[in-house]
Amino acid sequence: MDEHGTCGHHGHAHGRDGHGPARTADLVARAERLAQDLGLQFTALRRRTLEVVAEEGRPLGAYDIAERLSAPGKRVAAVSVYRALDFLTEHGLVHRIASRNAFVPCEHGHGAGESAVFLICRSCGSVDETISAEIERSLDRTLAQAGFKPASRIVEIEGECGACQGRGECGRLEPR
Amino acid sequence: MDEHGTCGHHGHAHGRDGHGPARTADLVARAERLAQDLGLQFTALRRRTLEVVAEEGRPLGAYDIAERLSAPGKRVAAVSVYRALDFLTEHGLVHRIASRNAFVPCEHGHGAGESAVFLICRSCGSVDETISAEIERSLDRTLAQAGFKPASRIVEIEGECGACQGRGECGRLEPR
DNA sequence: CGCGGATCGTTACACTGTAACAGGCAGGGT
DNA sequence: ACCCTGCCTGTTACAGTGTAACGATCCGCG
Repeated sequence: MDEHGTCGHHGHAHGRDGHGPARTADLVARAERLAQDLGLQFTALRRRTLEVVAEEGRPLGAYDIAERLSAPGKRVAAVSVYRALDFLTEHGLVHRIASRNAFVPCEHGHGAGESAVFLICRSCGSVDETISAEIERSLDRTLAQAGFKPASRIVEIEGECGACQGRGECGRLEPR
Repeated sequence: MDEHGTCGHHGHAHGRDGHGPARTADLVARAERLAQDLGLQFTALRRRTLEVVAEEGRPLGAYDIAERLSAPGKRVAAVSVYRALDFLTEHGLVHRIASRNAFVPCEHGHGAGESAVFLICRSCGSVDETISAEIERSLDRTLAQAGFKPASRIVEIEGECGACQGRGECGRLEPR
């Protein structure tokens, strides 16, 4: 299908220079430390799932991941991927993009309390993860005022990323 | 305000504690004015769909709506409901809760630019919609700083609503 | 060795959403 | 009156997303 839009010149915040191997290695290292510390199992399937998600520059569906993990003789079922993704999201290594039913690598080593803001570009399909203390604060204030005790937060903004603005339509994925 | 407060019983469809007939009538009236003004058709299916969503005190899936709209001799297919929901969401009469694949009535007559914050209670399943200028502002600031041009915003907070806190577990819906 | 716990493979199934085509109904122009 | 057009709805079929349940395997532990 669509080879993720060659957004050409990456002016925006895709990480230092594309989500590639560098970030992947970082994430895997983080996962290994985490598993070590907490006595969890960072199995081959979980590692490979994390790698696949980390090396893609856009959100991947569970079935896409399953496909990428499958080899001619060795099919990986989606349900296995879901289980691996459960593990990875529980420990903050990947995030689920609710508005897309898809998953992206975590680009921050954020602390448990912090919550991310996802900027999803409609043109090139990239997702950027940012953290803003200011947004946290105003959210906290609003929640406290409403007497609501938050457990998890989802903030997803769809629009056009900096790189795609004013350049016709960049990589052009069909909007979903 | 609206105490979904009598969660004491079984966390389902309380009639009038904020989500009941009163809101329904308001919403329908708003829809009729809107259709009048813009030359749109507020058909029976669309009205009934809106009513069903408005009278439920929690997010409803499209198939649930279809079921409620169906009568022994007259089945309403989910696809028709989806089309009605498209209309209703496009014009701000209902909102989609992305994290639940479900729909709630719009509790504000918000202006087009404003975006809502949804507070979703894990215990009783109720959804409260609030608007905070402060959150808007901090979001806008963060987006501007990232050079990102927003088109739509999703802010959904899961947690425990005020009414459910400290009362054991309120109405207790099985978590989804 | 036997037991318990966690992981993973496999199947089956439920839920969510869309594409495509056909019929009905209203309004507009001739 | 007619046809034409656009919109809405019904229907079928299907794609995509997610979970339940059962069994097999592996591993650490008493």
